[in-house]
Amino acid sequence: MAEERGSADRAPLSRERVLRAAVALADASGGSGASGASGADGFSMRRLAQELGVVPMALYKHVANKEELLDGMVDMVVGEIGRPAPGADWKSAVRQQILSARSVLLQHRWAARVIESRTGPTPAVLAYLDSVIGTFRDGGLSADLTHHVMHALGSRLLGFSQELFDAGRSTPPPSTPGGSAPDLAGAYPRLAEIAAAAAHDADSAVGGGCDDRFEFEFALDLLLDGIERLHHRGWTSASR
Amino acid sequence: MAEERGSADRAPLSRERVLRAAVALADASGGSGASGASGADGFSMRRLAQELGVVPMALYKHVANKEELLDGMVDMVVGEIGRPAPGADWKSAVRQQILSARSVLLQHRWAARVIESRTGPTPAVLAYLDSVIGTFRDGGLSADLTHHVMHALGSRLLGFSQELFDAGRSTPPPSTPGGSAPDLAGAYPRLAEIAAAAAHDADSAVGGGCDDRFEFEFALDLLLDGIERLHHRGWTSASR
DNA sequence: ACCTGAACACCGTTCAAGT
DNA sequence: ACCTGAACACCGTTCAAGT
Repeated sequence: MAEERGSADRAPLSRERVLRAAVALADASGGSGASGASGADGFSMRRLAQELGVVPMALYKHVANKEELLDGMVDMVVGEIGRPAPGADWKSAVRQQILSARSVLLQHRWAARVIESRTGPTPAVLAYLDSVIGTFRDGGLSADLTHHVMHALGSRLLGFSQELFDAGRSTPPPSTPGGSAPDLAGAYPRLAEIAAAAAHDADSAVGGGCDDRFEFEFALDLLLDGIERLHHRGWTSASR
Repeated sequence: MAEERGSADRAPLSRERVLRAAVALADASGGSGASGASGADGFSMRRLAQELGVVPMALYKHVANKEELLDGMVDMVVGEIGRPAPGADWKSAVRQQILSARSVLLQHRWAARVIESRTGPTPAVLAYLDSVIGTFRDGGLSADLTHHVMHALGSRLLGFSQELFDAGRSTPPPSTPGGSAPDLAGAYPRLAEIAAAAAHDADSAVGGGCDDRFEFEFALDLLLDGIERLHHRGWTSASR
């Protein structure tokens, strides 16, 4: 919400200004931010130019093409992720840094999808990964273990992430033309049971669903605890 | 590569045929499959119609719009994921099912991104999740623990998944206009060290990089072991 | 009644024409 | 030399006109 609709500012349209406006526009456009599957996205070169009170072509003075614009937006967002305090032990330092990344990516909900759509990592992403790796290494983990651990932190184990749940809470699932109305409890009894259990102990969560922050920390700590144990046992990939 | 360019087949264009051709086209179009950020994607309504030897509008007889087409494609792909053998213990049954999901999504590399772009889960996705949940529940895990465990399996802990690494192997990272040439080892020393360690013990991997299958199983087992331990200890979310 | 070509409102990007 | 409007090759989708 920084400089939302300041259409005709007098400033001479630097690359900085273009990127900052692009991030603001993507934040404002509720959707996926940059050509996700939905057409009602709202983010485009032409739209961005309009927001800046400028002819579309003018953007190409500061950015080679849309790909480079997206790279710049990613770098700007990922650059917001904080570095860990130097004093802490590796476990809480990693924890702190990953939670910082989470909160930044929650503020720019288009960002995770755009990052994954890039053909290669941008400098800020490399710096972030380098920083997390450094925290593990400084904590005494071997390069070998650190390597596998980084993959573990970056894996989508189910094959995709579970944001569908959150979306599914508001939007009912589409029904196949043959199938009848959704009676979810009947079709997916196990899933319904879980959903009910989640809604039951929803004291902590303000909204209807479950406490996403708790779920995230649960997963993170599960992995960090496992990593700590492997580290103490002197795990090596030779033991595979 | 099923019915790649059979342009003018005589069959009368059922919904089945449209979806099957759509999946084949997305598989063939190397990119992200459905309007990822790159414009060189190759997948579009018009392109699909052309592949079927049909005017674009004809598709709308069998599919309401592109969103519904994508939902159908997701359902078709996710439907390929195998169910676990009923005899096994919960740990290896989950392992088997998740590895099956991984191999299916590797065959249709556009699918994970498209699934995450949907506004809500499709029936096949719900069935898959229901099945995994059922495996945990049949293994004796509480609904409470199962719920959190499902979130853990669906989390992107780093904030995004690490496919950037794989892409980065082929494509060099973009350089900011101010910065000089990439000397990666100097800019990101920790990352370079890890990459070197990965390349060093690359006996098992056929290509240059690291064994992605091993990395995946490492992460999966790390989580499954942690889950098993929590289960044996009778973990409850009340203990948070 | 059915099908479809032209059309609409977009998109990223190019390029020649205007100053 | 610089800037930009028109244009190009797309896109998803609508709709009226043709059979």
